[in-house]
Amino acid sequence: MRSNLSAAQLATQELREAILSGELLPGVRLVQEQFAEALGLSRVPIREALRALEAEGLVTHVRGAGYSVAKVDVETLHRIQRVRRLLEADAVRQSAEEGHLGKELAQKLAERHRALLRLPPERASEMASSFRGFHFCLFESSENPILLRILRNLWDATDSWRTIYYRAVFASDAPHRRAVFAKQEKLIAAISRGDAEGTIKLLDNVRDDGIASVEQAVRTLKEENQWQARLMLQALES
Amino acid sequence: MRSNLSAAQLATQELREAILSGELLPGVRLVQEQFAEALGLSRVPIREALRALEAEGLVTHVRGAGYSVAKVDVETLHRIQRVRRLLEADAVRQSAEEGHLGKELAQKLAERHRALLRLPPERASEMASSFRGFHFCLFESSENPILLRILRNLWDATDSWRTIYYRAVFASDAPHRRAVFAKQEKLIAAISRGDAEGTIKLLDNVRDDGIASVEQAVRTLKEENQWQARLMLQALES
DNA sequence: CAAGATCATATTGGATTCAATTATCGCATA
DNA sequence: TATGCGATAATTGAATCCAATATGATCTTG
Repeated sequence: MRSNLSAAQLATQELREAILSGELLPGVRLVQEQFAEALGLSRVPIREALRALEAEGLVTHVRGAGYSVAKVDVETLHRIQRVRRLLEADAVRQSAEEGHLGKELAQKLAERHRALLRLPPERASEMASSFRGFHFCLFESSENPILLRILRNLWDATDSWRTIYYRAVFASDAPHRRAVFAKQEKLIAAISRGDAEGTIKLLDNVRDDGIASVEQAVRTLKEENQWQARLMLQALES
Repeated sequence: MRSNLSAAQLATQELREAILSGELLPGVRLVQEQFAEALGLSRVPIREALRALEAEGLVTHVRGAGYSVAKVDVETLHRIQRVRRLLEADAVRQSAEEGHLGKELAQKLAERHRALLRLPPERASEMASSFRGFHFCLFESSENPILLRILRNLWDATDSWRTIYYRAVFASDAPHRRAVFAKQEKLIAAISRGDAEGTIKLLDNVRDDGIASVEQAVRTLKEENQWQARLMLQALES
């Protein structure tokens, strides 16, 4: 009956998931007792989980005042993009070195791509995690755990933004959606013919689009001034 | 009177320091009660610290069996070097972009370099941390916290190796020492004249030397078959 | 009516406690 | 002598408990 996960590990998973999915937005205070009760645990494993997430940079902690979801300002967002550009390019190159950049990988990606197409656009959080899965399928083919750990960390740090972008832009803008999908198909084609440098160029392109879209999403939300806008702003200013 | 650090933070610091300095070698089991007693704390903050270090990759954990210092095999070492090559180069480029690559920085580094020269070679652990300080003085001038966090993490993961190298090679091999110092002086010169690409080349060179030296240190220890050798081997095989 | 002090409550950080699991040591056996 | 088994002790994981601190509501006062 005892699950094979420790209580602390379970708490870590659940908390991470809640943050990445945008359920817990940046700045939100994390009351230990709440999660303890929700998961049927004591506060001790919850605190261990929070410490782990703090070390990952997903959560911030102040003495006495407790934990809250880490905020990511625009400058940090750009810095993360810059590091991603370097490391994701290298992931592709390593994948090529290992001989994994080719038809087989392209097929796996195409499958994921089709799953993405089938997904109704309004399911933003699933869309975000599916899109992420697509990219990591590629990165994993580098077979470099060090690289992967860092990339996961970087993606984690901005996942709530990504979810918000899916909610605000992707779900409502059909032409935009088509453009994104078209680029993904080009990406798959480049991978299929084993063209590492072409793949990298396209990846950079998709990434730049991504950050532009996020910024556009922020502007849109600011104008609309809805509940999301207020929360986003709260997340933005320091 | 209460220190302004939480017990858990203190425990994290102390544990990290002990691991980085090579006091706790890879593979060593970390008994919670020991550290609790040594630091005058209960086991709870110790476990929080261990979770944090686990998230950083400095420590591994198995259900029921507890924590031990993470082992780093040679393959991982090479992967870390590869990522470092990319990120440290970018740190230099960003530093140049910010206009920090010049005489002023070179002077700060020269100061640290002189401190290194003054340090008696047999104090391996101080030597290692001083050498590290030298490099991070350069990296910090990039003013990119994201990059710095990753680099610190990568250096942390291999710091115990570095300390062992200082013990086994650096302390006893005077010509080697002179060669290393000479390269550092060339590095400072390149920084002084604001030559980013030259700095990067030299950095790569120093880094490649470093890993070669570590591997040589391992071979030396293997031959000598001393207590250190046994512990190193224990650390090496997965 | 707004700004600030005051007190009650909620929440945190950490110690203690306890059940469950794992490691260790001695012993028997091949 | 090496190998497997079993009892005991050590250690872990987690719940409970307690003191210190922060938060937030209320009341005062300019």
